[in-house]
Amino acid sequence: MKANDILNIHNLKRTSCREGIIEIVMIAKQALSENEIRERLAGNYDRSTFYRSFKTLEEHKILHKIIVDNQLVKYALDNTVTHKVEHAHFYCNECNAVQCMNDVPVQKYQLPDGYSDIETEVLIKGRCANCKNQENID
Amino acid sequence: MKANDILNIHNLKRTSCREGIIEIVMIAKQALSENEIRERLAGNYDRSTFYRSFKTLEEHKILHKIIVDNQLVKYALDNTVTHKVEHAHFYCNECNAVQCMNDVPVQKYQLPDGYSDIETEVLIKGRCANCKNQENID
DNA sequence: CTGTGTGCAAACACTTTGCAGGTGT
DNA sequence: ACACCTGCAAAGTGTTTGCACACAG
Repeated sequence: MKANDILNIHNLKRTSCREGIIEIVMIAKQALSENEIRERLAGNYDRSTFYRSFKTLEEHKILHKIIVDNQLVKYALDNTVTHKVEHAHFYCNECNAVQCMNDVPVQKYQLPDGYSDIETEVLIKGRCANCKNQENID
Repeated sequence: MKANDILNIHNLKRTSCREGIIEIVMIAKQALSENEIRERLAGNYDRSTFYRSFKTLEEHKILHKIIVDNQLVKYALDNTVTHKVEHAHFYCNECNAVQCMNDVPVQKYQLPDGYSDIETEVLIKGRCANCKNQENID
């Protein structure tokens, strides 16, 4: 599935900015921040354009946002595109990488009477495999 | 345990601002935002003072921060004060309340090889018991 | 052609910081 | 007495918005 196809499916105009964002995020092995995406994108788009694009792509469930500690915001492809279930996110305290743990499904939590859950966000903080390897090399 | 005792234990100066914040948060049944705390506090403290106080109280694990969607920031008493285990947080989409689900412990997630977890944050979004009752009344 | 996306500049909200003066111990 | 806390003002950062123009369908 190409970026253009995704836009078509959602009846979104195929602009180079949207196309670029989706391509970058599809290639990436990690979730990326606005800055990281902008750096990797050839065209010099305005930041407001980026924010508007993210918003649109998020509303159409093409991307999802992962937020760490109220400051770090990263984006990744959404479940509806990757066909994966609701999954946990991982944040590495050492390299600041954010990853979707597609193999770590979010567990069902038993809530007190009267509470209903619609969505559950799980963010696991720790050290990623890559940083562990780095340590061994040193 | 009084606010003053908590400050003493942590060797923090007993200023009226810190004392007030702790008292408000102890009474509250929900997590409160900076604004909510400031409204309920008699003294008119500067916002920067608030932020510095929150930071101090957080560093001493007296309070903890709960963040929803990168915009809504609320504070609650920390585990070390309440002696509760790591718990899930609940956000009500209807009334925007944030609560510590002290009876909903965070589950252990099995991570891929090489990953180690230090801390896990769970935020469940849905409708709280209070809002469900409101609906029945109408 | 028409509606929507974009760039620019300005506004906004939250948070942090430097400094001078006040307060707790 | 001294360290640390506070208030004030300013700066920093991420994000949003109004407007005129450009572009996709």
